[in-house]
Amino acid sequence: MPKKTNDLCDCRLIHRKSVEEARASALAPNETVSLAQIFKALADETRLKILWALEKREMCVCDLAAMLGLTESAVSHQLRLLRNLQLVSNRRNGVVLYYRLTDNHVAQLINITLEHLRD
Amino acid sequence: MPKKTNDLCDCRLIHRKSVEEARASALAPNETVSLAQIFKALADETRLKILWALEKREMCVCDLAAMLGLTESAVSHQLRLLRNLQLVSNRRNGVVLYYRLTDNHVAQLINITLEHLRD
DNA sequence: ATGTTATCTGAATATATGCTCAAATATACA
DNA sequence: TGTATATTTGAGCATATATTCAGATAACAT
Repeated sequence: MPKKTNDLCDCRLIHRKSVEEARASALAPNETVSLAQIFKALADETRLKILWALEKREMCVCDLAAMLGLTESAVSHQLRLLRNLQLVSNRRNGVVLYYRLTDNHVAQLINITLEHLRD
Repeated sequence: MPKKTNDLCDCRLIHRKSVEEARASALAPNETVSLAQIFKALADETRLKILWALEKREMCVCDLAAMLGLTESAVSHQLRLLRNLQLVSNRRNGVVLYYRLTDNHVAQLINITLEHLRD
């Protein structure tokens, strides 16, 4: 059992092969960043409530604010974040912007996680 | 079109019916909290790398640290978080603790999100 | 143009979080 | 017992982030 090797890093290392295999099959750096960004978007109660609501109907900013008991500014900030990640889209009707989910991936993710929680 | 109603909250309100329906079908508060906790766990690059590695093989703390180029302390802190959410489990062999994924939900979540990113 | 409404934006603040460091446990073995 | 190794833990710091507030845009009506 090697005490310390410096080939891969300066940490202790017990199972060299596992480490090498794990490194070889690791996520690409840009994939890791993108994945984290999407999960971060889902990692906030306000955004989850917004997404869950939009999964069933399109809604405008002030309706979402009313539903959540938050300012429209707060909701708008969150919608911008979700829009930048293309998780939600909108259509304009006069001064009113109607938001909806871009696709059904988000709903899938929430539903799988709800399943997981019921174990 | 009502200018302002105070029945639901003190915000403006354009589509009363949408707001009421959205409230009626909203996630339960404890569900929202739990969902956010799980997604927070996935919303960090280090934890994503750990989970992705453990999806294919069990690994001990110092191997994960070597793989990631982080201290064992940092990895241990993250593993505790994942353990508390029952996303990972471990088995002890002497002084060494081997970590693995508790079930396949996490891998599902990551794979669906990877799919989403390829659009 | 002017005013009104819906939404957006930037700055500021308060809280959450990831890592490091130092020290504490837990197990194995002499 | 005593020592060594693998892991855990708590405190502290630096960064990220959710909301609020004040003010700026955008579309429409008059």
